[in-house]
Amino acid sequence: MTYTVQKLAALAGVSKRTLRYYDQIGLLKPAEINASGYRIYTEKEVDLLQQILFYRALEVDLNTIRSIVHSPAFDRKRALEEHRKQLAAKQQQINLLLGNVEKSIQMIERKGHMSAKEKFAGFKEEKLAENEAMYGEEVREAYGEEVVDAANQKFRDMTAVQYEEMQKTEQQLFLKIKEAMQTGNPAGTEALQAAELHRKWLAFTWPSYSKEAHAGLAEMYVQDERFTAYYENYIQKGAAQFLRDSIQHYTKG
Amino acid sequence: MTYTVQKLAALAGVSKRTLRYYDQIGLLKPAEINASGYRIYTEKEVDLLQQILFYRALEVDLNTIRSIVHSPAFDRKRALEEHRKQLAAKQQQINLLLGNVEKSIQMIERKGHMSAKEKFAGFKEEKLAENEAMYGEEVREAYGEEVVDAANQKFRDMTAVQYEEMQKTEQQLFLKIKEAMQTGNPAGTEALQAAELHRKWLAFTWPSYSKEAHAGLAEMYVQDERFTAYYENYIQKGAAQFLRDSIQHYTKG
DNA sequence: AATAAACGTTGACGCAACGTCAGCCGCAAG
DNA sequence: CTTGCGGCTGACGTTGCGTCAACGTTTATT
Repeated sequence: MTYTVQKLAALAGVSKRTLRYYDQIGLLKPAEINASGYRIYTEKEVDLLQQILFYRALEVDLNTIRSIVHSPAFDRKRALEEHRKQLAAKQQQINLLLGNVEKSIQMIERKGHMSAKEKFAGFKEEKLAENEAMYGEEVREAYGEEVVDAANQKFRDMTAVQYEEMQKTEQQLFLKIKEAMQTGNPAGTEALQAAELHRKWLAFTWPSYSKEAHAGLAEMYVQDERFTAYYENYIQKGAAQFLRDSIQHYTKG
Repeated sequence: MTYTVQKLAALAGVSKRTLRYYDQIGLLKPAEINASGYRIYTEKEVDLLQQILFYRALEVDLNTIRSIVHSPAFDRKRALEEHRKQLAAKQQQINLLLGNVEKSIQMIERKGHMSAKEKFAGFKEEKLAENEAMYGEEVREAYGEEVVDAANQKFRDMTAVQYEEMQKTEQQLFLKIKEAMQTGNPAGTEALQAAELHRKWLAFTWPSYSKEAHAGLAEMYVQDERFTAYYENYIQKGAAQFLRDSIQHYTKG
């Protein structure tokens, strides 16, 4: 059984253009080019195309697909078993996205008839959803599921008053860091007060405190430029660095 | 507090180019362009960028994001519902692909043959419309938002391995039912194996097993046309009926 | 045998969502 | 005064195709 572009395209549910492109980049070459220059495909190419499409469905880029399916070590059955695993994972991932989309929709629906209390709860949920969608995987990887869930729960349980307290504490922290930076000494009284304020601020969302975790977070402030930028913006250049040093002295003292 | 491109980029974890692009396409315009032509952003734009990035994390395209963040709540809701639909469609498609994978593996193991058409099941769009009944908006209306969300939550809480196992079991169940239907005997070995697989599949979501509940669910498969449609869609006509009969023999034997 | 429809072919340009140059301007520090 | 940093605007590159246009082949119909 042989196929022309049209036939194969219809069979596999891809466009003719796609087949031409795959030929062009050497991903799927026809078995033969006939006298009139037509591309002729056979069963072998059909099987290969199937594999290619599986990888494509998993969002593997064509370059990588090429090196996989043309590798001499390529084993169809093993590949299929891997597909099963990856597809299941993908489905779960989409399910997660769906959950967040769903939450957003519900927020919109409910906002109209919410009391102030409910609106605050909604506000918190929004913040959590934002966080989860953007940093969820990263943070869960670093701190573990339970810690993150506990922290989120603590955030949920906050009252509006507590939330304001937290905001105020952060402002105080910023001012204190600025003050401390004027002394230039990350081990001085001012600096240690800043570290203390930072600890207090943390306590609003962290379920428990440990010096190690505190120092670890401080380290991240200089490692991750998003945090660095955050502090430098609200305070001044070198703020993240200074805070890190202060916290190190604080946790070691 | 104001931000230049660099600052905002670092803060939000995106590139300067991205901000420039978002300005260009009118997705996120700076609050002001100062005398030297610099882009100046304020807190308002920071918030907006957060929102944009949230939707981007949900794989919404920038054009849609623009209409979401710059529109009233009503349009926002519609856009999100549309996105939800797309994600749901993607999920169904992956379901079909999982069926394809399972069948391909079985065919290799049993040295059977698949038609060229079967090899591309799930890659073509054809069948998706019929699945509306099980995954589309309709089912949300029929069972209510809460029930559907709760069901999805259950899958979300499963580990990737559990989920993969469940998918695998379901696909094997489909294949076994098809096989059993060829014998025509809902009390035969094949049919009982199918019922057994169905029990195994159930175990992933049911906390405990009882013959009565199993038989009850089987009965529902023929009573509720949505379930009937689901099985007939993935297997063939009469599948729900046949499975019901098989389970009845299984639970009574 | 002529002709039209339905195929096939090769360029070539367009698209999203940026990355990555090049070339230029403004401004604070050494 | 020049060095370095940050800002700016083009403009071209990338991936995986969609969508013409212009032209050759095969097949069906007149």
